[in-house]
Amino acid sequence: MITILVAEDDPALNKIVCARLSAAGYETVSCHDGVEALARLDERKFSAIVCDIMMPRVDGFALAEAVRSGDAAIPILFITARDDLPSKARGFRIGVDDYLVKPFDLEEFVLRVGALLRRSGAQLRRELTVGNLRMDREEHTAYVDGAELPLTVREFDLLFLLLSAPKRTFTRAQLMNALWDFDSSATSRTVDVYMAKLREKTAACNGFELVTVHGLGYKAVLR
Amino acid sequence: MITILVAEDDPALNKIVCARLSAAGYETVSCHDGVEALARLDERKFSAIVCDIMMPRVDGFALAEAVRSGDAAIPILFITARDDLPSKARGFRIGVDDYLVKPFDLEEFVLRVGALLRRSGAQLRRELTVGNLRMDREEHTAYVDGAELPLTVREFDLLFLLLSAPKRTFTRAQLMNALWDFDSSATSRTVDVYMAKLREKTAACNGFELVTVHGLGYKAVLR
DNA sequence: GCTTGCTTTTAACAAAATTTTAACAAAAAA
DNA sequence: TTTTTTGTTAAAATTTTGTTAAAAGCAAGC
Repeated sequence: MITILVAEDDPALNKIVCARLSAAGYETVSCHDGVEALARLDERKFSAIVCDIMMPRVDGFALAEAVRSGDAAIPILFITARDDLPSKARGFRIGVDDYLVKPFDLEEFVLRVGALLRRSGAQLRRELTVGNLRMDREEHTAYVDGAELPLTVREFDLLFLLLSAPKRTFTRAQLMNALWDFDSSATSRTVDVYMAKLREKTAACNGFELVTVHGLGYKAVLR
Repeated sequence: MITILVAEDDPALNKIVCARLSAAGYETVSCHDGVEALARLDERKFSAIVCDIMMPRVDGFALAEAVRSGDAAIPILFITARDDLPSKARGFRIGVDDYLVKPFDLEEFVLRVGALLRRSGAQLRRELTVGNLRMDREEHTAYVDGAELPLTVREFDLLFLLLSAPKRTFTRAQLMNALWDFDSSATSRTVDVYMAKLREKTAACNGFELVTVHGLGYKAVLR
């Protein structure tokens, strides 16, 4: 699940931006000033930050600086008013990854966010190897010790997601959110059935284990 | 936006306090007695409460007690006259987070409010380290000296809550309020059982101790 | 359209794990 | 000492998960 922190003090723009990002399949967390943004960043991990430069309390620059002093990797996209362009240089020096000048085209915005995510690798990788298991998302096939392991689409996606963030616990809701259609009415118990299948099929894998976190969900742990 | 409820019956002091907090970038809501304060608290959420002990109608203690029986998390800073100091012990027992004796320095006051807010924000931290114990809310796992400490969901949440506000005493009611379902009918003795389990499981931890506050509840103290 | 062969989902029951209760012992307060 | 509160334990109750098989969907080919 890709989550983007949106820090923008204009309520209308904030809403529009979040709505468009949601429509593009990202989870969004919205906040309205820099202090709030820092608090959210402390709570959880984000795949990217979209933030306005001119915000109350802690402005975009200070936010970017604070972020960069901690986690250097997370991509930041600045939104700025046209007459604030001189600050562009400053932004890039701090380590801002991209700029967008208000007013901007929403489609261009989504494309830029996508590009940022792709660059940062937050997007799911194309290929993944864990122990004697290799998964290729392009081909949508998995190999154990070189031999193809037949997996259905659901099974493949589920396993890939779990293995792309080992040790991290996914709730059933998160998994379904990520892999099932938005309006899918499937019970979350469906996930359990897939876990059973995956455990059976990956019995010969030596690099990981699919672990139940009772009361929460599942995770893959390396060994 | 951070909003602070100021309950102080002296109009002059009330005004000064609110003005200084506004200057520091906080939004303030001012009221002049405990009943009014309770009404405001019912209307919306506040990030913190600053209140005088001696107020008409409902005094600071009663206010704090009312607040704590509901939301355990919101930080409270008491303002008190010097000759009212004996009540200090009582205040801390209820769960007041900080004290300031009149007359006080406005700058010290702002600093203390800031510290309170930081501390309370820390309750939602993603990660927490105390001595050789590390807790990761994302992974929902705890580690002692690097090795995973198996905890159930309840145990984890309980320990995390206690450790996120060390030294602060939580009543059983507060703990259940924070961690159990709204309509859970479980006895508050349930908490005791969990404390026993946690003490057993965290025996190898060196950074804190789970202490019983006889007649009130439990707290975690650092050492 | 109808089969066929596959995948996905549901439902049901069994198994496992957690949560809660209850009872009594120990400790603290009155 | 008496009363109240807390510690501890084990069993009961509840919740969650594993597993299986059957039902429902779906797409390719007849």
